[in-house]
Amino acid sequence: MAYTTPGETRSKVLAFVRERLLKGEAPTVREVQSAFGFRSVESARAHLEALVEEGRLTKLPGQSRGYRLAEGTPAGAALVPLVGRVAAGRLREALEDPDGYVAVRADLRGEHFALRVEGESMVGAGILPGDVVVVRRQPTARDGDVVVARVGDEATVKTLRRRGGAVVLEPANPAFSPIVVTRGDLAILGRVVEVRRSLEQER
Amino acid sequence: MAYTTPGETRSKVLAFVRERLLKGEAPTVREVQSAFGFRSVESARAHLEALVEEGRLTKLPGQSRGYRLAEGTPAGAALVPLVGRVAAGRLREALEDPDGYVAVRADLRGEHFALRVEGESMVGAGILPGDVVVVRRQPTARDGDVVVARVGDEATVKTLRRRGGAVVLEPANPAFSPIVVTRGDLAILGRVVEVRRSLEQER
DNA sequence: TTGCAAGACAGACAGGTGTATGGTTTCGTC
DNA sequence: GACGAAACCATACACCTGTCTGTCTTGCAA
Repeated sequence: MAYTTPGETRSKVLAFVRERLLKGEAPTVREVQSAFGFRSVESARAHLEALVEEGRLTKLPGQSRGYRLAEGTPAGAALVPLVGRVAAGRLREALEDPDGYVAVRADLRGEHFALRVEGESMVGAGILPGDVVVVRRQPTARDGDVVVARVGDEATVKTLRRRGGAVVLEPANPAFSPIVVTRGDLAILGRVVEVRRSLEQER
Repeated sequence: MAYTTPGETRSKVLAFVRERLLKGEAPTVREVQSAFGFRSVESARAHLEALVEEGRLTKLPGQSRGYRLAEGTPAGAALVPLVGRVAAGRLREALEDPDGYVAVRADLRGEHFALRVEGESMVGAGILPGDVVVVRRQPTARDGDVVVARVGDEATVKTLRRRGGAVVLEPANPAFSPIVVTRGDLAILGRVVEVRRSLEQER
């Protein structure tokens, strides 16, 4: 051994790199160096390289800020646009100028966006007014999926039901009535994959 | 003007950079160059520099992959550990070896973690079994806050009520009874700031 | 035509960053 | 004490990446 207990500094380096990566900013070798007060770059690089060797880290060789977490750990996080309302089916334009952003895991497949829910038509499904739904963009959906669909000139969140040839957008609130649409009138914007409710404003 | 309509390529460059940044990976100048087929690095850099001048981008001078979105746009996304259960108050250990990660905005202040909810004691507050709550770590909380507290050797999600000197952990389900605790027995692990429910498994 | 502004190009330079080579210190083991 | 393993140091080198200078092209306007 030498200077410190074997593996001790190594683990601290891993913890440092992981913390930085979870924050979304990959460190450089020299940033690791200065974080630990190493007087040589090589000290930092040796630890990083050893961690890769042990399979606890991955790296993109030659690239700056190229160290990544090992397989099995998340790829990172991404932001998707949050829209408050989608008028006249202009989803594309709404996504260009969003009201905000929400964070999702980067390993989600497909294109996603988020929508703030208005109205109480889905309270039975645990989707309350003001909630944010994360939506995977897709033009079709299965029976029973909670979807975002355009009906008229506004987007709405409902459960999709297939009744033979017809399609029904079914609310989850007895005070609302199902919407029966013919194929031409229906535009499915995506499928709801997650519901989020912030408790921040209660402070 | 020259080669293309003024501002046209500029906007496309901004869109490219923003898309990359929302994915969590800042591009280099030369990556912008090759994405647009510029034959000179300077063509890409001139656009980027102009975007900074216009206030539509920010940058960390001299740093590699240093271009960022302008003020007012989110700082990025981060991952926080997700724990399934917290036994015997060993929160620190649980966070070191999480069951997974969830994405949150990087501009949240404080340290956060996520917890998968078990049991139906908070269904009245819209928190169902299997839901994930995002928790801000803090040792105290106000009356009415939904908190994660350790009672006995397990973590629990309840509404915090202050009854004079006593503290009550109040469920949101008539089938459960409030927990009255004296100060010494109570360890507040954090305050719930968001509730999330995945609909993925329904596919 | 001339001038000008904006876009694009070519080439170079400088600092950031990953990498390599060899040496030094510390501690445990034979 | 000799040896070896692990941690650390010093010093380069090479490539990645941001930056600068000068020039050319294009389209518009005086």
